[in-house]
Amino acid sequence: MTDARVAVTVDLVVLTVREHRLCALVWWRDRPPYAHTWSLPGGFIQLDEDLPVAAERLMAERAGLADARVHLEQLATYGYPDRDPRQRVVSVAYLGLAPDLPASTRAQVVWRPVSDLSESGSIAFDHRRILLDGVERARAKLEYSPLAAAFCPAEFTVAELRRVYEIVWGTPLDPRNFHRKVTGAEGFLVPTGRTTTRDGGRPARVYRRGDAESLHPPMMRPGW
Amino acid sequence: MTDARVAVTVDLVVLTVREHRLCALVWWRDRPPYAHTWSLPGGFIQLDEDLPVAAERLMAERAGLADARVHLEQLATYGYPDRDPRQRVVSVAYLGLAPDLPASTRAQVVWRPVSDLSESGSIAFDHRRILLDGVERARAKLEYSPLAAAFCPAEFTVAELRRVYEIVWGTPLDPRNFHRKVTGAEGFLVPTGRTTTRDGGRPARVYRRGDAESLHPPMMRPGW
DNA sequence: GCAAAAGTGTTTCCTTTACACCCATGT
DNA sequence: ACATGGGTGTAAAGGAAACACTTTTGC
Repeated sequence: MTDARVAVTVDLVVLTVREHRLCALVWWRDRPPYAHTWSLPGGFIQLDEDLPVAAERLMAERAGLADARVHLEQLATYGYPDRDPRQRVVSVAYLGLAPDLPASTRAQVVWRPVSDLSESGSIAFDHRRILLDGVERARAKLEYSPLAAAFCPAEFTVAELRRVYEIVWGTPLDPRNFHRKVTGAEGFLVPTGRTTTRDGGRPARVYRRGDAESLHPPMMRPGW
Repeated sequence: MTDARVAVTVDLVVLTVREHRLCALVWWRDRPPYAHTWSLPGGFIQLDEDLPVAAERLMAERAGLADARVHLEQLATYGYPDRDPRQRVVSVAYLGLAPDLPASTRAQVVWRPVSDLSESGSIAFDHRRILLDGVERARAKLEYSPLAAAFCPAEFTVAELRRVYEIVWGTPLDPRNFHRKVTGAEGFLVPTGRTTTRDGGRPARVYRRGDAESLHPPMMRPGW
């Protein structure tokens, strides 16, 4: 039995909501392979490094987001033989959900709307597939988890949270029913006692994320 | 940047329902490391082999299940540095759901109840964690997918399908409400027109799996 | 006939949906 | 005053839970 050895990378699908669009963090490639295309930020794992640790290190080094407030979870692993023209590479993809932070100090790493990337833009390797799998995972998780709050700053209003759902799902939600649903779910939102008028109109209560791990019954995605 | 190369394996969590218990396929280790313990069947990927292809090959070679009727899907990837004492190994786990087939010609590979394995039995590497992740994935998927039928033979009755749910979830379901739910779901079950009395009582209609990919609204797991 | 399992009908409860309406602020 | 968005009330529709009851076989 010959233990074939391959290079293992971690690639990051980092999503945020900014300017009313779902955006992903992408890396501009200025040299081959796939020069002059976008790729997902990522890199090789180190020999003494666990996979989640590598994901966090690359989140800091390559994505410029050293922030603990980014939710990170394993997405899937991609390893068909010729996905990298140089050598056999098995890539473990991680999904990151972040609030709208300034991307990075480097100009090479920028937020780009997912709709631009998924339709036309030229994407390196199989990274379009990975990106779409990450987006689909994020969409599904909003249904039954409190993860939408990962797209918001630490404190937010119900309407801001609703806008996250509307943008990620690409569909409008009834503000009144949404409000009742999220404020009624045990442990989902913690009121701070303060209010804000930053969205105009009547002052909105400001909440922090609660400690609930899931949402039962789930939020319904219209038309599913 | 040194591209650290590591060994990549595929490990299989193969589940079935037999003798009224949820069982997993395990491999008896007769030599180190972890001699005289159970491990998940698995093996190294080949250099020219995609991950799902490796999973199917190992399903045939190591698990003795070359059957296309086994549902296979990627589960997760495990790679902390010292999970194998010999060398750095990154393992991509696949989840397989199979009907109650004769396990293998080799005595080394046997079905064992998950309850025995998860509580006491000595398990090699981090395979108990991987097994439990697979079981949890299977439990979750029964809620919103037609995958329970993967545990049944090609043709089955509503009561046989219900027993799968009851055993995997470990909770009784109301036969009448279950019947209404699965027969009412579009594309979930296809009647064969035949009946059977193999379970006693009034003859039960025999069904095949339909082509629906999901179940909306999902089956409710009692007490969740 | 009787036991056993399949399958149907019905009632109650809970959640979602849709929308009328009121509330509290900035201008 | 009025526009704007926050938040509550309520009635209708739909599905789940609970369970009485009928159907069809084997013995």
